[in-house]
Formats: sequence, structure tokens, C-alpha cells
Amino acid sequence: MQNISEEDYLGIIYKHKDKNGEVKANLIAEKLQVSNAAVTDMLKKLSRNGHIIYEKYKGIRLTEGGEVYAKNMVRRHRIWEVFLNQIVGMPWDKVHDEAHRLEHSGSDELIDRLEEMLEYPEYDPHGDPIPSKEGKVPKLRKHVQLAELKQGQAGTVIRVNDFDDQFLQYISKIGVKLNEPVLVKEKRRFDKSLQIIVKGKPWNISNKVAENIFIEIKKK
Amino acid sequence: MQNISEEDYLGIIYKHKDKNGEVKANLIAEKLQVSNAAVTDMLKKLSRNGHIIYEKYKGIRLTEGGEVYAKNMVRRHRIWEVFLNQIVGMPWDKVHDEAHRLEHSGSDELIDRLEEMLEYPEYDPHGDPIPSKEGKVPKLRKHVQLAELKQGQAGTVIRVNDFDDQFLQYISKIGVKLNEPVLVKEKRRFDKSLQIIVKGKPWNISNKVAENIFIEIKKK
DNA sequence: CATTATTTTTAAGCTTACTTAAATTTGGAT
DNA sequence: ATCCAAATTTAAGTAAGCTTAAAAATAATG
Repeated sequence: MQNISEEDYLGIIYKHKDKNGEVKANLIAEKLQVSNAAVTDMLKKLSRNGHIIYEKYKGIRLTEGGEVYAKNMVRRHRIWEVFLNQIVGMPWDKVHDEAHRLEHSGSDELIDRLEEMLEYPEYDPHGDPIPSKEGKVPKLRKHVQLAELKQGQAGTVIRVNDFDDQFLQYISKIGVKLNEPVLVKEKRRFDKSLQIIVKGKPWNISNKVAENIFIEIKKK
Repeated sequence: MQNISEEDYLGIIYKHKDKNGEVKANLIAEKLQVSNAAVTDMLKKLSRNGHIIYEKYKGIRLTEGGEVYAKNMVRRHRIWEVFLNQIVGMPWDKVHDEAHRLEHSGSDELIDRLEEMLEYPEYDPHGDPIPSKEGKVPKLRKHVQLAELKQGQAGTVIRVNDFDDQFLQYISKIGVKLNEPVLVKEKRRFDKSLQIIVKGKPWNISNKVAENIFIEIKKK
């Protein structure tokens, strides 16, 4: 395959499949910023060439081959992210976009060399697992949304969603960082917003923000 | 511009312009492995958007803007080459293809960071000059084709053509390397082939090969 | 300088990945 | 169970970048 678009579609399907391994066309359209009609077209194509299982109006799921392919795209993306962050020194709120530009280029050999150079990282700068060349996906430690923590509970940030640059910039600014502690000082009923303590400083964040930060709870 | 094809065309035009700054359509078609008709189409487009000066059946030349654009593509390509060679440890006979895949991706910021990381290299791994961000092109030292050396003359390799991977692999194998000395031991009239000494070892090379290796002549 | 040969352009058509607008199907609420 | 809204598909059309085949212009050769 030479195809940027196909690769993007497969990557999105992989990253957004639910517990049943299914995705809705709508979501794909939104994530890729294309029309629903464009998605239907591409789904037919991906179905024809055996990457997905697709029946009209039904949920979409990857075939075994499609999964291998998609996982490799995610692998590429995340290895680029680690590389950009660790070697080039790019901040975590910028690596996503840059990696997206690069993930379709570069040969598999290059990706393997970068991986070696980085000493086989298991997670990208946002805490997402990097599939190995053989397709193994490192397990994520048990975690919950920051929004689910109770007042007074503390934990360690182990993953954040990387869908939006602005979000990442914002949480960087307030000091949220991978593998760093956070404490929930206060929770408010009416808007579900919360006050958290990061590096000793208090911050108010919305529920929306707290839903996209994932925490490993500290044992008492 | 978002366009891989346009970028490729402009890069080729820049790299292959003659002393008058002109290129023939034919050459572009050959270098890019597309039909002449495709070239005509694209030339019209590049002319329309002000990147080249183009009149039917006449030679093609870059406008000022086109030159800036094209030079930037060459810059990107060559910085990737140095990066792949020096940081990733990829041999010089592989960097061209890999860099070609990467040169259209990556933001300008990334290229700048890579350049900084590499300490502003002036030449790529084949000895080709790297345009600066401001568009300055480092001068090449005075040089001649290896094929032009007389029997008994010696010199230093300062550039090789990177058009063909096989060629690069071949000269690597016989020990030809940038900034290393070569001596012409023998020249043969009938086929213009020559015997050279590299690292103390003798090798027979064709005239064709010798035409693509560039030498700075040693003063006696 | 006339006639080939080579380049370049035109013309017509193809594929990919999109678009908008209209039609269809599905799923949820009453 | 019916109806409505949301999701999905169809239909028709567009733009980019190609292709081949034929026509036109330029360059090269005797």
C-alpha cells in the first residue's frame, strides 16, 4: 500500500475501536475531518482489499490483516513521537502533529533503527503503548480518569489523551506531566469541575479536562 | 503548497538547471519517471502559480519565488540525508531514497531543529551543498571529474553524484569515500577506463564511474 | 535546405479521494 | 409500535496527477 488515506483510516479505526473492536463511520469522518460520504467510499475500498469487515449500516471492524497493518501505523506514529520528544527535544504538545506528518514516510527499516536508537520504548510521550515489531502491545497499568478520583485522593499521571494540541498545551502549563503526582483537593457537584494540586500549586480544571487525564491510584 | 508532485518537479528543476538556469522537459520526465505529457501538464500549473517561467516549446526556468521554494526542498532533502547518516547511522548509499521519502513531510521547524542538532552542516553525505535557511548556498571547492585526471595525478574526493544507489554502493565497496585520497595509476585509451589506487589497493573503474566522482586536485 | 528524428504539446480518458445533496436505514423516545 | 432524528449510503460531480496516442514544433543530418 502506498496510500496515505488508507493508512489514516486504518489507524483511526484501530485507535478508536470499542470493546467489541467496532467503530462508527461517523467518528472516522470527524477524526479525519472528511464527509461521511468519503468515509463510506473508503470503507468499501478497505473492505474490498480485505483490511476491514464491513456490511452496510453495520459497525466496522478490522480483519486480522487489517489489524496488523493498522497497528504498524500506530507503531510508526508513536516511535516518531518518542524520537521527536527525546532526540529532537520537541515538547509533548507538538509531537503529535509532527509525527502525523512523518508516519507515512520513512521505511520500516528506518522506524526499526529509530526504535533501536531509543532503546525500544514501550510508551509514547503521552503514555500510549507502542506496538512492537511483532505486534505485541505493552499493557497499560490499571488506571482511572482523573475525573473519577474522589476528593482527597492522589495518584500518578500515566497517560493523557493526545487528540488535541491545545489541551496538551494547557495541561503542560499547569504542570501536569507523565509519571508525576496529582492530588484532588476539591470536587464540585454543579459543574463537576475540580481543584487539583500539581507540584504544590492548586489549579481549577473542568470535568472535560479531567476526563482526558489518566491516573494510577496511589495505595494508602 | 501541500503538493508532493509540485515539490518534486521544482526540486528536479533546481538540481538540473544548466548554466543558463534552464532545464528540458524531457529530463524532468526521466528523473521523475513520468510521461512527457504529465510534465507538460505540471509545467502549465507551475507557470500559472508563478513558480516557473514557461513558454511552449521553450526552456524552463525558475522564477525568483520558484527558486526560493525549490531551494528549500533541496535543503530539506539534504538535511535529512545528513541526519540519517550521522545520527541514525545509515550508510551514504541509502540516505538518498530515505531522505526523498521524508523531505515532503516534517515542518520547517523540524528541519531547522535537525539542522541545529547537526551543527549547521554545509554539505550532505555526497558532498552536495546544503542551502541555508536564508537561501545561501555554500560554495564547492574547485574540482574536476575523476575521469579528467591525468595518469599519475592524485586528489581528494569532495563530491559524488547521488543519482543512483547502485553506483554509490559500488564505489563504497571499492573504498571511495568523501575527503579521502585517490590516485590515478593508469588510463586506457580504448575504453577510457582507468586504474585507481584507493587506500593502497588498485581498482579498475569505467569512465562512466569516473565521471561521477569529483576530485579536488592535490598540489604537488 | 529539405527531410528525418526527437521533443513537446494536445486530446481524451482513468483513478483516487474528495465534495454536496438527496435518499435510505437504523435506533431511540414516546 | 410509530415516528423522528441521527447515521449512513447513493448519486453526481470535481480536482489532481497521471496515462496513451496522435499532432505539432523544433533540432539534427545529410
